[in-house]
Parts: sequence; C-alpha cells; structure tokens
Amino acid sequence: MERRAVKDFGTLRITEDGMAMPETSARTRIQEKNISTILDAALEVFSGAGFRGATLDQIARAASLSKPNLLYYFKSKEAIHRALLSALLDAWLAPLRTLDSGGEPVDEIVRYVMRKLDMARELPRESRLFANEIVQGAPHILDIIEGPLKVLVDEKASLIRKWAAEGRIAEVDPYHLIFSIWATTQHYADFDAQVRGILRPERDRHFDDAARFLTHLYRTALTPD
Amino acid sequence: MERRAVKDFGTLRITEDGMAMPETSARTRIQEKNISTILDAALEVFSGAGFRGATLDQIARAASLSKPNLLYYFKSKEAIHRALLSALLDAWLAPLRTLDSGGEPVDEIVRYVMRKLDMARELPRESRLFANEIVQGAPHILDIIEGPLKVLVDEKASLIRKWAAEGRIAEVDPYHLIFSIWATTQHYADFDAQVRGILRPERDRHFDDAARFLTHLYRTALTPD
DNA sequence: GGAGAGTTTGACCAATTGGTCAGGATCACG
DNA sequence: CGTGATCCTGACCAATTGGTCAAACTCTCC
Repeated sequence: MERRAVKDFGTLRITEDGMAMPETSARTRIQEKNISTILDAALEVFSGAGFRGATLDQIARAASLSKPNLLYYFKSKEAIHRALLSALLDAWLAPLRTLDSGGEPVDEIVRYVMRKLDMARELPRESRLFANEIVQGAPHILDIIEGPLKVLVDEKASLIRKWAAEGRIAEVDPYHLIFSIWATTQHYADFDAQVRGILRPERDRHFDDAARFLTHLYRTALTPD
Repeated sequence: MERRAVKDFGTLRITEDGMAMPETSARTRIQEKNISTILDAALEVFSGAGFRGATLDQIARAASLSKPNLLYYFKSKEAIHRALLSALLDAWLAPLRTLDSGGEPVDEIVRYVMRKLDMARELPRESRLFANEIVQGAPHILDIIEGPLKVLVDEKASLIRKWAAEGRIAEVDPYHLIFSIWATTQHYADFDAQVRGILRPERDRHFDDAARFLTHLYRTALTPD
C-alpha cells in the first residue's frame, strides 16, 4: 500500500519509455525551455563521448541544471538518449526523402550529396551522435535501421535502379551508391578531428574543396557512358 | 625509505607510458602469450565499446585472466589502450605507404581502394577501434595524426598531384580523394551494423558488390578526360 | 494573497569501476 | 631439489556514477 503503480508524485507524466510528457495537453513554458535545454546539452555530451562515455553530471553541468532536476524531466539517462535519437532521426533522413523522380537524375543525386555535405558542416554533433551509436553496433536503434530506414532506402534504391535501367545514369549498385554518399559526406563531421589534423584548414574552408571534389566524383561516375 | 622510486617489485619493467616490457632483454613465453591474449581481448572490447565504455572486467573476462593480473602486465587501462593503438597503427597505414610512383596511376589508386576494402572485411575491429577514437576527437592519438600521419598523407598527396599535373589522372584534390577512399572503405567496418541492417546480406556477400561499385566509382572519376 | 500544481535541490544510496597490495603459487635454472 | 624470479589472486579501497527522496521553493490562477 506504500508505493503507487508508477511515479505519480510531481506533475510530469512520464511515458513508458521515459520521455517527459505534460500531465495535461500542453507543456509549461518552463518545461518547454528546460526540455530543449537538456536535449541540447545532451547532444553536446553524447555526441562527444558516446552513450556510455557521457555522464549525467556532464549533461547537467552543460545544461546548468542540477542532476536531480534532469531526472525530473527524463526518468533516466537512457530516456534522454532515446528522446534525442528519435527527435533527430527524421531531420537526419529528410534529405534522402527529397530524392525525387522529377528532374535530371544526375543533378538530383549530386544535389543530395551537397545537402548531406551541408548537414555535415552545419550539424556535426547530430552526425557524431549517430556515428557513435552505429559504430558500437547500434544497440538502441537497430530496430529503426532494420525497419523504417531499410524501407526508405529500398524505395530510393528502386528509383535509382529505374534511372539506370532507363539509361539516365550509369549502371551502379544503388545501395552502395547511397552508402558511399553517406560515408563521404558524414566523414567530414564524424572524422573531423582527423580531417582538421591533416588539412589544418582555416575555419571551414575545406568544405568548399570537398564539395568540388565530391561533385566531380559523383558526376563523372554517374553520367551515362 | 618505504616506497622505492617506481614499481620495482615483481619483475616486469613498466615503461614510463605503462607498456609492459621485460626486465631483461627477452620476454618470457608466459609474457608473450598473456600480453598478446590481453591485447586481443582489449581489441575486442575497446572496438565494441570505445575507451570509456570498455571496462577492465570485460577485458579480463574476454582474456580469461583476473583483473589484477591484467594490471600486472599493463599498469592501467589507458596503457592497454595506448599499446593497442600504437601496435596497430602501422599495420593500419601500411596500404597507403605502398602507394607508389611506379605503375599505372589509376590502377595504383584502385588497387589501394581494394586493399583498404579488404582490410575493412578482414580487420573490422581494428577499423572500429580507430573510428571510436577519432569520432570522439582523437584524444589519445591527435599528436600522431598531426605528426607522422600528416607527413605520410602530405607525401602521397604530392604524388597524386604530380600524376594529375602529368595528365595521367584527372585533376582532383588529392586530400579529399584520400579522405573519400578512407570513408567509403572503412564504412563497411565502422557502420557494419547499418549496412547489414539494410542489406541483410548472407555472410560477407555484399563486399563483392562494394568492390565492383568502388572500382567503377574511382576508375571513372580518375581516368583523365 | 493563498492554495495547489509545478519545479528545484541537498543529502543520500547502492552499484560499478580503476586500481592497490600482501601473500601465495609456480616456474626456470644452477 | 631448492631458491630466487616470475606469475597470480582474493580482499580491499576510494572515486565515480545513475538514480531516489523528502522537503522546500516558485509559479499560476482564482
């Protein structure tokens, strides 16, 4: 008779997977602010140290909140991580979704490469968050990879295959084409330390050279004949 | 008068950076065996969990040794990690070293791509060890990246630039060419979980398709005109 | 301005983790 | 076969870490 079913003191309704949810329909201004502050701090820390390497204290410090206060909004470290991943996954895959059957195929694919490269420059933390997760076997998002992500990639692979069959791009394996685009673009975010160590670029100067190189690489490889 | 300068009980001389070294010139058979057992176990664990994510207990279990026994051979977790990295770095960079001015440039580069792809298949743990390290900012090997690695890459970049100037390969930025080769090949080791989640290949079947794709990609992009 | 919902915190806890140490077991070799 | 060097272990420790909780503070809205 002592403890109730679940946490029901305080006000935040904590969903089964630990996500913070408002009791009533809408979030408080304070909730709004703190939750996004926490997620931003968590992105900073998780992307730089991986799930296991990150500590709640680091996240709390980065968010300028106390540790118990973090756990008022998210019921566990895992819940923060899960919330981050699912909040960012859609944005991360958006460019691939826009790959469309309208327009010149080679241009369309090169445009996709450029968008991915822009994201590596603008959102390196997001890239490294996923990189950390996947290098270590994707323990938290394997179901998404094998489910919705696979579906999306299968769909776009069909489109690319169709283009090739129509002779509008060269005959290439669509899956490995997509992998190579992910690899070459995200490399500039994920392996930033190495790239900068070797190039010693001023600011982000090297991204322009990368864009030129990748444009050449994919344009020559994809143009038919 | 109690404690001597450094650890001098036991027999192993521990070098300043914690590497296990034999007191006299040669290693015991037991040392030989245990040190390599430890390094192999450590490779398994570090590559799967990153430095911070790995624990001495996991490594000890993987090596079938007690934790204090690990620390008899290496003075700390960091020492094991450092020993691993430096033992593997040379092997990891060997393929790039063999890129030579003799032979047909395009073939030479494609051959390099194939060797790197083979390594991703044969030595995925080594690849992930470095991937983990670099994604997190390369805290333990930044000096190597900015030193010897940069020197090696600068040297090979000159060679590639010379080939381009002579019209024997297309005009491409040599640094970004090298980065793209690292990215596309190591992708199959580092992002193995994602690749397999999407392709669901039998065994390593997909590596053949990757080889075909990458050969096409680099051959068309590098062949002059 | 007061009552209840919502927010924050210091103190605390149990588990994990990297690392130590004294002593015992075992090996190599004269 | 004995003795010193080498190898191994159980017990232990201090620090870190994820997480709890009761109490206090603050905001909102009547």
